[in-house]
Amino acid sequence: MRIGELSERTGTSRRLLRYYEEQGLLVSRRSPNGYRDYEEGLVDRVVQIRGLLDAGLPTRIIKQILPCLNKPRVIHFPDATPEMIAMLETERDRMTERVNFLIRNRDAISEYLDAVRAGAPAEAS
DNA sequence: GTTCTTACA
DNA sequence: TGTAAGGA
Repeated sequence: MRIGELSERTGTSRRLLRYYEEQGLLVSRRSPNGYRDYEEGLVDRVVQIRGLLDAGLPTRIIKQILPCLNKPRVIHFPDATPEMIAMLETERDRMTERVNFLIRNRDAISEYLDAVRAGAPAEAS
């Protein structure tokens, strides 16, 4: 598929898809006309990349861990270097912090909402 | 009309 | 990241 379709199916702008490729996160072949040609499987890969990016991981880190996260999971533990393990641990901890941060804010909003509803049961119509 | 690269905001 | 330019 061409970049337009991948863009629509992943909700990612063409600009970003080209950028991810530039950063080595994506691969693509070229059609005779020079257009990028993507594999079907790239849809999931792009979604995962977005997920990791949204989790706060920098593209340079994603580039390193994507290979060991994508490939057949279970049979892929031999390529774990000490550096990789350490890096993954710190990233995981950052994610944990972020999760807790989100939970705190979500709860704060919930409390506010509850208070508002209790104080003004019939506001808008 | 779609995509490509480069470059600036 | 978006958008513009200049081509194919």
